[in-house]
Amino acid sequence: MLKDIIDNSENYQPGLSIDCVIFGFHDNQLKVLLIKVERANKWSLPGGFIPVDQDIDTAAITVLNSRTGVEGVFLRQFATFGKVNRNHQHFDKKALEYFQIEEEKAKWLTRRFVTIGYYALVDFSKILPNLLGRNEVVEWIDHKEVPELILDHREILDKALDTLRIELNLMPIGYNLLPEKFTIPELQKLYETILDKKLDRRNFLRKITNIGILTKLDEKKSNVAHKAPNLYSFDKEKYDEVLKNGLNQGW
Amino acid sequence: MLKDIIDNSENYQPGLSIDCVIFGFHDNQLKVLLIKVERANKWSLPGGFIPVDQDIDTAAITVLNSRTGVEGVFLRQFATFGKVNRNHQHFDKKALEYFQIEEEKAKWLTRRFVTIGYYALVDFSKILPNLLGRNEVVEWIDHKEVPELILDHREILDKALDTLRIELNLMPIGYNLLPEKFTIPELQKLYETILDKKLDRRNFLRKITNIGILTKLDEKKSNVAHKAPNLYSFDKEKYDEVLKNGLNQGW
DNA sequence: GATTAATGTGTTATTATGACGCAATGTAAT
DNA sequence: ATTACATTGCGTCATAATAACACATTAATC
Repeated sequence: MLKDIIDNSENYQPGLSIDCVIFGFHDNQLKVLLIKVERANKWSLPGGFIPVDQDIDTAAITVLNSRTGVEGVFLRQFATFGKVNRNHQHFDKKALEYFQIEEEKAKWLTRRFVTIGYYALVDFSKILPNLLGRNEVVEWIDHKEVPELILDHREILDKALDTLRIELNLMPIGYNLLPEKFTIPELQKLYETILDKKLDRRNFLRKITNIGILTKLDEKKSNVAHKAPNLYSFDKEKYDEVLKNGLNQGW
Repeated sequence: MLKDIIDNSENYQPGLSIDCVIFGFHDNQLKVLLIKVERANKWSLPGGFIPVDQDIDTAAITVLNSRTGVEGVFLRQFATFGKVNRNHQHFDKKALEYFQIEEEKAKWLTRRFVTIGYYALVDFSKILPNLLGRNEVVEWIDHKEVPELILDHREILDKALDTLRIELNLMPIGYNLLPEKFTIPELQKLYETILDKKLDRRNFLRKITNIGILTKLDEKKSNVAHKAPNLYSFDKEKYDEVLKNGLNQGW
């Protein structure tokens, strides 16, 4: 894998990579898709290199698809990271031996890499990270329990979440994170989880319905304790319209 | 200049550049600092390359300083641009001859360059773009009259302005764009110019003063037609506090 | 000194927000 | 079957923010 890239390094943008923060929502938790890096005993954001014949956005989609298998999801560039020492000694002698990379070609890898951060919102239920046939451990991890990450991936993850929190005020969220049919309490939990903040049930309902992107279905959620909540779906047309025009006008 | 960089290309991050959208405010107009590219008869955003021993943020500051001479201004990364063909044929044979760059070394230049966009807000009155001793034409141009730009610089400029418009709702603006003492109508014109939208005088005053970042001075603007408006300054301490915490909470 | 074109201050109606109350519903315990 | 209970659905009220507008004040100009 990595060796293939190194051996064809002229086909890839040098010193530049992509890292994706892939968010999902499950069990009322905000999950992040992470990859176990065995040799370092740490975890990593799914990332990749940029073929010289691909737009960076396209390369980001490729990374996302190769890890999640889903297409057409919400994917947005949020920041680029380029501290001088960000990948200093990341590929040390041990690692190069592990990947069977010759010393001469290793130079391509060991230089400072600038990485472009993208975050994605995906439907947890449609993704089976462990069934991708790759020889690696990919897992959904609760964002509150993210273990130590390699390099500056923690910083990248934090920045992605910060961006998501800000964008929550500028656009609707949920279409990409929830199944087709969902309940208002579920949507509220999603907002509360992202914002890490309790919201008032009744005020939330009013505010979210006033946006005009929800369709109330003639159907209730089954197999639930206590009163069965109504099911809703997004009105994709209106949703996209609001996505385009934004929510808060401010000034 | 360029030749120096090419001759020492190993000291620069390959295929990666920085472009700065430098905003100023003068005569009730939002100005952008642009550079005339004689050989192409087009204009360009001030940009530069990234030394391998500099953080990208540091490199951006360097670009900004070298063009404006000012330090400590507002500078923020807003997006990274990397379409495959974005600099296709930008350095053609003619250009390479012009810069006296050998064909062999030109390869470093002619590959696809990904560029990291930064925007800056600077005090127009403190900057004298033409007195920097460089052998190039640098000019403040009204953003509404920006001529044809090289490459995708138009796209970069537009994205910068979009970002600025959005951030106007999230943070206070003005400290970096206005002189130390200013009037409320001036500040309002700044907002109106950035947003390209008329605002109500009285509502603007109320809203802007409620933020609590302004200090009303015991001084009026002199030499003006009609009633002399009061002068204000920013309360830097409170300004920075609001900058950090943000304006609109939204949810 | 009147005119003029701005600025400074205030009012009102409307809308949005935050903090609650209470009835309705479906599951689980008695 | 009846009751308890947790959760949903719908509504109220006080307060704050916003939009639209009226009028007095000021300083240069005629």
